[in-house]
Amino acid sequence: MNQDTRQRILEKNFVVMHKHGFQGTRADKVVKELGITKGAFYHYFENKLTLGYAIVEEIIGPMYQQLWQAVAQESGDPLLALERLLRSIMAQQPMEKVSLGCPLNNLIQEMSPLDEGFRLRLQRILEDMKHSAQRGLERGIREGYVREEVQAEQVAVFLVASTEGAFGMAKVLKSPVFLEQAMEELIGYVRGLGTGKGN
Amino acid sequence: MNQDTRQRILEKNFVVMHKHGFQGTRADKVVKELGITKGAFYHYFENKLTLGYAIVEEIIGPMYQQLWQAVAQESGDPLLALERLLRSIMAQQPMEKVSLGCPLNNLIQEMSPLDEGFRLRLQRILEDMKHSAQRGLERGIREGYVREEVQAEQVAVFLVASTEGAFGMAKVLKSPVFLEQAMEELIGYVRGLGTGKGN
Amino acid sequence: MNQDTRQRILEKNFVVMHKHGFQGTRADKVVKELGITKGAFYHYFENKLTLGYAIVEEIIGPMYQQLWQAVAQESGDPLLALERLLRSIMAQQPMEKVSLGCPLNNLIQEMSPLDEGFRLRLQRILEDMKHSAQRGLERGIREGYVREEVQAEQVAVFLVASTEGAFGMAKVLKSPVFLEQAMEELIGYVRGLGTGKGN
Amino acid sequence: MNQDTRQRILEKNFVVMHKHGFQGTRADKVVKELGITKGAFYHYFENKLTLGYAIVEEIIGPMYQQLWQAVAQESGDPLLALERLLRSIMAQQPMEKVSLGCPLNNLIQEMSPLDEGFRLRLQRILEDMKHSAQRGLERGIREGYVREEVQAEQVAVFLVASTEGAFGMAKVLKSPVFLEQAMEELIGYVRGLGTGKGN
DNA sequence: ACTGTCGGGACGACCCGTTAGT
DNA sequence: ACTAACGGGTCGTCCCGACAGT
Repeated sequence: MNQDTRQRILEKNFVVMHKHGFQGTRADKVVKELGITKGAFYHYFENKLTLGYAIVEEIIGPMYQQLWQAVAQESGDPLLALERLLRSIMAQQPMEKVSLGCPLNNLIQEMSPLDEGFRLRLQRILEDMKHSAQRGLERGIREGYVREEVQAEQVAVFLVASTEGAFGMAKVLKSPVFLEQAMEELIGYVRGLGTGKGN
Repeated sequence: MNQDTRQRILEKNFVVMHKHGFQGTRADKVVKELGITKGAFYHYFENKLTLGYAIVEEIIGPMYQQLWQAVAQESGDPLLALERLLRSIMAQQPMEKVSLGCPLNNLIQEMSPLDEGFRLRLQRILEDMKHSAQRGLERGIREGYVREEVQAEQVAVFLVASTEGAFGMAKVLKSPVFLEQAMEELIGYVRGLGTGKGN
Repeated sequence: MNQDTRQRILEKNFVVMHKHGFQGTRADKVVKELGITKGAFYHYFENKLTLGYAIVEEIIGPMYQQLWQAVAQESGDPLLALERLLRSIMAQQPMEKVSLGCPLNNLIQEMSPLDEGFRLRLQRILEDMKHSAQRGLERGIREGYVREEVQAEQVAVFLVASTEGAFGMAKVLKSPVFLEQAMEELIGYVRGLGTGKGN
Repeated sequence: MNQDTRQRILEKNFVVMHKHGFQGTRADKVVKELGITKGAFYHYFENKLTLGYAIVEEIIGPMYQQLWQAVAQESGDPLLALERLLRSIMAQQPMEKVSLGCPLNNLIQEMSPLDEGFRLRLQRILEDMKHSAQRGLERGIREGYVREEVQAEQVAVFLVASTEGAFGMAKVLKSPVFLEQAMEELIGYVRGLGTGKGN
């Protein structure tokens, strides 16, 4: 197994899938652009579906899990960590990335009704994100950073949903302004969850 | 123009597109299932793209514009109207519809980076929705239903984004629970915008 | 019978066929460009083939018969008439016409192996042309303009063939130079047939 | 590259194209008759156009270049070589080939106004033919076989054009008689170019 | 007699994920 | 890890007919 070739296949397909979706990705073309042959491709991946699963597990999953883990950090105000997360999402986006949308969201919309294998893998990622947020909030409540009446799970769900929603909307407007407005309002909402101790 | 045949093509394709996306919709198959021929299809639509545009303009657009217009109603508490809207979205969903996601959101994620014609048409719908929400909120502020410091446009953006986001997330979980949690939290947020006059 | 509509269909199709050939002519498109409907078209012509036959008989045939008839004129030197004919063919050609070739030749090459109806009609035209040349030459011999050993029929065949050949070649070169060279040589050959009486 | 399969595709398509023209050739049908599949076809040729170019370059071109090269031979009377060429063209034709016409001429009439790629490739072949004739004639003049006042280039053009023209006419008459008459007259003309040394 | 609307359906080129054999 | 081949789609084309209105 030449891990390098495999990795190149994975990454190139991820980029193309980000724009064209899974079904819109033409394995043939990507193979040609990579300068390899179909034989090589099918040496590393059973079929197109397997490749799709690998992209979700090896590229997209780690990407998001790492981001949201910061919220479940061991100490300090989790709401501040959350705000940092939201701001980093908001800030780092050049226009062209915004217009392609969030890779995770894209795949969810496209593939979850069509293929259980995709749906299950994408679901796990989302639940990990939710879980990170939830654990952070729960600790925040215990340590007095977050108001007691906050329902950690429900809020976690809402946070993830709203973030993805903001992304999706920004995509169609091809402008970060929409994204920033939605995120700013979300940050305001997050602050409203706090007791004030964190400041 | 036999509007009936045209309408049947439109509606059937809308249903299929809802599940398979625009690219995933096989015009041939749909034509067969309708019991018509390609001759008939291409009599009414230049090509697949034109059909797609027509679905956005004639089916999806009106659907959402009508829903959100209720928020821009002439009198009464707009926050209550908003809550009614959110609850109706939340309530009416049988499981299978949830797992297909919101048709508008689906198309945005799939097509806006690929085709300007789609993007522009989808953008208009979203902006109409935002506009309805914004007008409702502005009247709410004038009439004392909504707190003065609320930034109507930013909140409108946030509402639309969060709603779509909740939908998208529910889709991957194939369960309305997630949707309900996110919506419940959103409703809580909406209530927080009020002065209390509406109750 | 509105002869005007029929004539417009005929002429427009002739122009398109000149460039795209009979098979390459898309009846649908021409109909659209004429601003009429298929109903009108099929009122005047049974089908595409019938239209093709009509174009040959009513447009192409008369065009060439008229040209070559001059050679079979009643009096004077037929070789001079021939030279005038060749020069007129050579002179009147703007570049774009040259590159489309001779409508008669085009149809012969395309359709005669494929359809007997076409072949027979095109054959008649060619034989008329040959006949005109032959009659002119025969009279020329009788009246002392043309050398006695000239085989009128054989020369007539050769004249028609060479003219069409020169056209065909000029077409691929997209330049009248080739056409002029071949025609000039042909004119030289024609002069060589004379006794000198005509000058 | 399995040259055998590729070659079979090339040759079969050449035969079909000879009768039906390029546009009239149905790639699918030919593929079926060859007992291969569409996949195989598109493995060897990007698309139909590329196949057409390959047929011109690899089959038609060599065919004619070889024939006319004999005229540009190193020694002896070029007019005799020419006569041999014309007689061989005339003689070898069974009726069915005559009625299909000359493959080169057919393609010129059909494709040169429609596609530059075709036109350029066909032009090169014609110019090669002309060049061979011209070189032969020029040597003939130098060595005293051909009369000095003969304009080699103009005559070369005329020869090629007349040959192709004779072919085209024979095609529509579906009889070699026409071809033979025209060729016989052309041979007479060629003899008239000589000084008499060659005999 | 003439024209427009609606529709039929076979066919066209080309694509694409996949496999067999080496 | 690569070449050759597979074969069922995929969107779109194209010639043509049925029939109603004027």
